[in-house]
Amino acid sequence: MTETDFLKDYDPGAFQRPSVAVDLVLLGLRENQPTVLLIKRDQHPHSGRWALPGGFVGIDESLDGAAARVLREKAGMANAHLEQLYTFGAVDRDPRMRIVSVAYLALLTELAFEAVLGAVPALLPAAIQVPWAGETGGPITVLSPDNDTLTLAFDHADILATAMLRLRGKLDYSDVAFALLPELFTLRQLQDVHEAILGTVLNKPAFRRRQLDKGWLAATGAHEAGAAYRPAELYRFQRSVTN
Amino acid sequence: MTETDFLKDYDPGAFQRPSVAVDLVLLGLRENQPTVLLIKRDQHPHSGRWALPGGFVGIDESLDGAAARVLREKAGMANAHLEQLYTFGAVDRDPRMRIVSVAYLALLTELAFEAVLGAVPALLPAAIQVPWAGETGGPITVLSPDNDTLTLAFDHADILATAMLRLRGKLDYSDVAFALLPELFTLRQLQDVHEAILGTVLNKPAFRRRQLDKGWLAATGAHEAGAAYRPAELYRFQRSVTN
DNA sequence: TAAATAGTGTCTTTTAGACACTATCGC
DNA sequence: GCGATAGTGTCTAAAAGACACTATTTA
Repeated sequence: MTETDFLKDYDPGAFQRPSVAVDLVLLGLRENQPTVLLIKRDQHPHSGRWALPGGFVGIDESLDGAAARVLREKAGMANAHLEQLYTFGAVDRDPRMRIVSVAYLALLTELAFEAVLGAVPALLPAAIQVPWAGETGGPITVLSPDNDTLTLAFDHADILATAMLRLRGKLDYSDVAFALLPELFTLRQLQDVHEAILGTVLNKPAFRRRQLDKGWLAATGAHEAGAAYRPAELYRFQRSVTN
Repeated sequence: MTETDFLKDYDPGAFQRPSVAVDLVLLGLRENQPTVLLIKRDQHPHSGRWALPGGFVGIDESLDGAAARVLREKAGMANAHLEQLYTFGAVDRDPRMRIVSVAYLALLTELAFEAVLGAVPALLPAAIQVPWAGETGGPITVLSPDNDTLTLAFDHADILATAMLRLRGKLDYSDVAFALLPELFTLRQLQDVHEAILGTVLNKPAFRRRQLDKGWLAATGAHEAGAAYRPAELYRFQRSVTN
């Protein structure tokens, strides 16, 4: 072990440290299209490009805490499904200085998404197109409301691609889908969420069977209102006790 | 936005930064038992406790680079399957100072594992017991070679539990199992790896069918030697081209 | 009653598990 | 031939897909 290594272990404070930031993938569905909220950079580097909202991690706050704070400050959201995604730490990912970014995935219901859009005009809803099937992974495309392809700042396209990959992977063994739905929802809405994220069409009877067999759904007995056809029953996400 | 927040965004250098470290879960199988390599702390805090090998991330190295360096410095390994696990950032996880730790999972073949053990006497091979079934998650138990239950330093027990959970989750859709096997291996050895990580017994014909159907295995035509019974065919991990 | 979607019954296909059987080696 | 493990054939069970059918609402 060299003396430098020893000192590094012994007194890390004597060495230059990277900055630590969190970046948020604020994701929702608009008309069954995965959509992310972006903010325009007005400074170098990548001035004019669209970026994920983010912020530095304070010395006295946890990573989860920093993500929740950024969610509050940049989107005005108090509550949302928030989970750590991956940590990006390439040396040159930010040309100004060394920044290690812990990426978080925030899932918003359609209602919450629209509320954020209305309250924070600086945020742009950009449609996400995932060209790969299944969990292959790879680059994705981001479209502005005017259908222009956007080039994201920094490595944010990688972060977003990681988010979509993760989401697809977790979809059927976790409860993430419910984070995109209101308290009460129909099975058709649940299937729409799955189809939107997977980018495929699913078999209706099979989908219902599997979802109901999981024991995560509680039928309310109530039905949706205002439809011009047979109203669907409303369900609630609730893990069965006897499991 | 408060002035403090503005400054935080504008000039993060003016604020105190967490240190960034990497911690490595060096995992291998010893007689089909998941085993992790630990190093004994000789300083406060948690002096005398066993910990995951780790080190600080230099200002000029990537996270992956830092993990590879620690692997080299602390275990003398040049190559191993290395993947980022999760980033741990609770404010009080290290009582000395604020450290954000990016955990990595390193998978070693049995041969590599024993080589490390021989070359670095400071490392202790601790058997991992996973008390939960499937991908439930939860705490795990770590046993010394003398069968004493070890209490790990810091939040390293959480890191290790995360590693086992991740490993189980990835096992059958990724190629991690092959990182624990030598270049050439039998189907029985592959099944042993799966069974060791999952903690269950698997059905032999079904396992073979699934593995062969994946198209990741290339039969070599060669067979294992020295067995006192019918020698098994040796396979190599190789993704088929026509996929 | 027409239109539209909710919800289901049932057949087929696929996949996984059970289990016994054959195959092949050293001794 | 015996013992031991490799490797397979085949039946059963479970899960997923296909597809048409019934059910229920508004207009």
